[in-house]
Amino acid sequence: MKEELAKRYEPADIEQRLYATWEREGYFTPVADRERPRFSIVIPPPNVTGRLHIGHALVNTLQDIIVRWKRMSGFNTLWLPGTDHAGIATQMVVDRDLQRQGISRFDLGREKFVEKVWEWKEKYGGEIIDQLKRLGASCDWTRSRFTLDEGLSHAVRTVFVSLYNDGLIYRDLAMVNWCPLCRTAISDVEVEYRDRNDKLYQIDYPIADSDRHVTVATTRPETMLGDTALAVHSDDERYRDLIGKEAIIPVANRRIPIVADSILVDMEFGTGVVKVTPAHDKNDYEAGLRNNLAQLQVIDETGAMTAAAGDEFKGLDRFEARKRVVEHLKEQNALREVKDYQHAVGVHGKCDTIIEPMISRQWFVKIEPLARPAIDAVREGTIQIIPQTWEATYFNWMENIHDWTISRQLWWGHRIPAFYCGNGHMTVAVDDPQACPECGSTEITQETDVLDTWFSSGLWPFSTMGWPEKTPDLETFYPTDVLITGFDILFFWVARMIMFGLRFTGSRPFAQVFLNGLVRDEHGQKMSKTKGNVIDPMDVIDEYGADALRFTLAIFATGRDIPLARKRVEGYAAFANKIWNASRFAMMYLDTDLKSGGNIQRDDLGTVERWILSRLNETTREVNRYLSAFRFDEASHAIYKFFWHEFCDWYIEMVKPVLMSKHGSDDDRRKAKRVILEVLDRSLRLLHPFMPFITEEIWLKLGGVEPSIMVAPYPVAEEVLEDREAERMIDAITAMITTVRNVRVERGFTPKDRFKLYIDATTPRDASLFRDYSYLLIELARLNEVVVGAAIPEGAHHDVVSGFAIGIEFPEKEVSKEQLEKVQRDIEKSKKELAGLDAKLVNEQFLQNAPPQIVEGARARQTELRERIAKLEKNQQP
RNA sequence: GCGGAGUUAGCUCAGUGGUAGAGCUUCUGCUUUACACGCAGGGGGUCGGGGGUUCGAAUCCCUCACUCCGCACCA
Repeated sequence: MKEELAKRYEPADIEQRLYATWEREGYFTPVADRERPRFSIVIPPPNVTGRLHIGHALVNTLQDIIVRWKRMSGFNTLWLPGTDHAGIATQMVVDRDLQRQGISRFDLGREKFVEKVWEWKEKYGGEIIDQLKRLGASCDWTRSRFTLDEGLSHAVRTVFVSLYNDGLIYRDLAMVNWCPLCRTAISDVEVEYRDRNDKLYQIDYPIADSDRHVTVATTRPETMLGDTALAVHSDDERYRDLIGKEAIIPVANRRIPIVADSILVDMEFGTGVVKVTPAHDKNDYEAGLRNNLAQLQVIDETGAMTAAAGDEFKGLDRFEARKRVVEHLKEQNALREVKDYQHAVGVHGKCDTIIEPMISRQWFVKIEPLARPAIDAVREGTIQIIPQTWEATYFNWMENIHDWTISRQLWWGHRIPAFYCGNGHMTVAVDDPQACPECGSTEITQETDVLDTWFSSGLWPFSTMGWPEKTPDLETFYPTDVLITGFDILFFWVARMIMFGLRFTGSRPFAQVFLNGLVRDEHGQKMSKTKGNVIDPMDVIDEYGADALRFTLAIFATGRDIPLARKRVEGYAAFANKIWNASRFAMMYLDTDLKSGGNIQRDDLGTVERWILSRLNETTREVNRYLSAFRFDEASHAIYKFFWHEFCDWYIEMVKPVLMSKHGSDDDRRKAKRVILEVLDRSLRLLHPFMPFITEEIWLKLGGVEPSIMVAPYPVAEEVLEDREAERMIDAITAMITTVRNVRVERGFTPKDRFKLYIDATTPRDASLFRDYSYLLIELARLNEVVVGAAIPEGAHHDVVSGFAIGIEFPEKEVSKEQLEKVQRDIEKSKKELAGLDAKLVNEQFLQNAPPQIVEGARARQTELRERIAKLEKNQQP
């Protein structure tokens, strides 16, 4: 037992060593035991080529806390990890790398490029896993999955084919969000709207065969090259006569019809005339279909103008073309006005490129039939979203959901299992067909589009466990219990897992969803590279240790925003050091370990010992309760407060006289040591899910039965440890000590000056207890004598503490002006409170309506205040 | 425009009907042999404004102001 600890806690020395041991011993892997209740959770798979950022650190810390807590609580626990192939993001990364080498992916061709991406994945894919290990994540790495693994790919194909056969996947020509940089379609949720300061151009369109003109407004003049109509409202008197006539597009010099469309046009807005570009605007597209308008594509998939835009513009980038068009408009005197205009512009969330609405042939999921059961599951409580306030957002989105564009014109991802033969037949099948089932042709090519990454991650909770095969893992660990993830992917990921899970496994993919907030900087600003306020979790771990980072994240994990600053982590690194030093102190005295320490006979213990065990017990109850409710902040705070402010600040100080043989018998000493060992053991186990490394390092030295704290049982509250009476007495003693310390400073005495304390105990029992523990008062309040029961001398400082009248006798009688003022403030404050209580207690309504314990409490407080005021007033007498 | 969240100590935030809290910051004192990443003590808030319900409101209701976040966007 007598093992020396270093004076300061040095996380770097121990963390990686302990993690390696845990992994080697297989503690992260659940056992094949169907008897024990099981608990399972799947990781939100990070991008395979990504690096761990602070958001990952948060979400994985929270998962690890729950997982370690459940594992220690006796559940057969699985935390299944893995990575996501992250279609666009990964392709972009590799593409950029190739470009740096002067190679274009188009030079390589699809097959070679995909090989390169796999090489990249092999080379860097393990990095984020290693970083999760640095954080302490107790994932079962033997079950690690990747969304492009064979098994998961099979699940993807199975789901695709099933949805297709059920008519829920279709291929159609439609207007989609197109990213000209990534050259792929993206879904609605991948479009982000950014407020921009742009220009609104007012352009005159001449009416054909007349000298009239109408004015239309647009933010995108380049699209006028693709206009195929002007539209007005059918009820609009101003333009009614123009319906059916033609207008001439300036610059393009082309005739277009003027149509009536009362859906597209709002009479009240602007001039009441709208230019219609069916090939490059969603609303215009719809209007075009209604009015049988031509679709003229003037912008291609790279964002450049097409031949249809005219020879002068062909090949120009769309924004260059805009400038050129505006110049021409000016020359032709067709530009009536240019206004500053603020509006929201859709960009691709991944690359910030402005989205070009484009008509193209894509694959879609008909979503409504999938959404309905997913709405019901949350409404009926089958799936619980925590914090509950997110449910409204979930419903709002799910009830207004649009069909999901799932095809992507990328090379990296699950290729859509649709096959075309030379005769134009299409086959959708799980296994690659050797010949066309319809015509027997063996000239078969597979669809070149791949699936949206979220299509495969939507299957994650069951595809990772072997679905559609009925594997033992699926039977044991599915459905999972909890999903912990950021609220920012509620629609992208959570909603889709719910929809797919319900449809394909017949059960909810998880019972509860905990949505954590977003980590921001200390002023609530979003972290971004441009702002330079990014905190790299690896730097933080290097500097303060993983435990400090984890504890900081946990204690701030409530709410939408989590303000994080290095300074805060520093504060909890100090907590780790505190734990270290308290343990170091304890170990200087401990002479038995947990194995040979024997049981504690609670009835033999003194009040101080019963008090600390009672406090620990209450803390244990709170931590378990808070963890059940995902209140990571309250749970971590409860342990922090107990360990530092009750165990270290008070209990250790109180047992020092006993440990150092200044007070008490050998038997008292033995009991105190046993209780210290007990408190350390339980506190460390309680804290382990939050701070796995330091707790393991110390706990191993306490000599428990289990080979690791990871597999030791999690403490649960035991009623027998609760002791209200001990708490009442120790509260009184600590309050008296605080009062003496307080008055000492106010009167200008030094810690070396010693006084005499008088206590007026009301019952013989209390009196005897104060006598027993007078050594505590003497040591901690630095007194020379405690007198219980005798009259308090007139010249002493009078006060009432925890219901006991006390007097402090100082070596000199002089009272400073400051002290008198302080006493006066005290009296006034008490009088004010008393006045309030007096008024309350004569109020019939209060006496009748308030609960009895409140009334009683008020009476007791009233009595105490009266007494206290009387005593304090004595201090003012000369 | 629709939906949601928020406004509590200098800062960041807990606190869903019964005497206003934490951490950090700040100030004062302390080489008390576990820890200066420490110990002890102090200061600091009309709980965004107004109204209502109630014996009693930071807490429930209404209203106004401001902030933030989704979703949908009118050229």
